[in-house]
Amino acid sequence: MSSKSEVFKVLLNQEGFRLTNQRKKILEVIKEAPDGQHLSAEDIYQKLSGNGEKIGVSTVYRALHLLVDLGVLRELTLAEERKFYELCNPLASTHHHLVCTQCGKVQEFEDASVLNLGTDEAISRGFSPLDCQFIVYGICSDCVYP
Amino acid sequence: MSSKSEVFKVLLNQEGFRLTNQRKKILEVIKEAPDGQHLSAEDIYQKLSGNGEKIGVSTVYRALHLLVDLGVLRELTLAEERKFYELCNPLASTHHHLVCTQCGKVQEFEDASVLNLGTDEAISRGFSPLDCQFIVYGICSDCVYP
DNA sequence: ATGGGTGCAAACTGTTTGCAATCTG
DNA sequence: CAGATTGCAAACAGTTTGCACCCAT
Repeated sequence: MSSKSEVFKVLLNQEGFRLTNQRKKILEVIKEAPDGQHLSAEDIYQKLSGNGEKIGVSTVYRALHLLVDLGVLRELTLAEERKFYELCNPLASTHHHLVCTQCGKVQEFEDASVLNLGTDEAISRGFSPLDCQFIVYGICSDCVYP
Repeated sequence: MSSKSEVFKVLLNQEGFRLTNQRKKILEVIKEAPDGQHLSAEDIYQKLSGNGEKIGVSTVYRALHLLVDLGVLRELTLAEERKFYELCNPLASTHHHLVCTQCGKVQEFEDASVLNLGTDEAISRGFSPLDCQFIVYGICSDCVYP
């Protein structure tokens, strides 16, 4: 067992949860995803079961929720009908998304000031800030001229 | 017929669409909504049919899509399962949303710099900017102490 | 009159849930 | 071994679609 999944195990056990094979696989798939690629529950399920793993959709959904609660994943609502998930990089969690409304392409960009702004706004209104999502919609260069 | 719905009629007709009673009613409901309140398709349907109007859900959905396409409405994805709609105020479209993840309460706040930032970012990457949504999630003061 | 628009019900998509069987700590 | 976790299938919620009828233009 790798040290990474050892860390994960401890994290789960602390809260009374268990490290199962399915949860390990799900996290692996997400970690293996190329940078800036966002996966949906369905994507993860397809990737795993297409790979011969025996897993059910409900397990994927349940695991994703758990991982979000534990602060391991961030749930993204990129205006589409489904939700996407990405690793919650504790350092670089300052990035935002630029989405093409035509082809669905997503680009990430960094900006700390937006984050600070949101956090301040939340605090000044008595909210305990949790997450900021800044999503810019537009039409990408490939789609402008149809 | 009021001058407002006259304007709406012309807008529709220009594109080959028609001003129907249902479309008029739907727009009325949205305009009547107190400032800062966001309506879902279901909300609008309930409000109208509860008011004795003969209308179907599908008509509401179709009208909302049309209004978004025409630039009359803005579609909001406030992290919930459904979408919300608000009037696309050409001037004050610079406001953003602070959402309580516990009770769902939504507060709006203004900030032009965020909008500029998103627009610039889009342009610098060859995107034609359409809309920016800055959503801050947190827990409101009423919910912090459960 | 003609083609866009409507209501209805059925279909669809993404997600959740109940439950018996299974596996982890 | 107890209790957490799983897979399955059935249930859900929100939204879309096909179609015959209806009504703005």
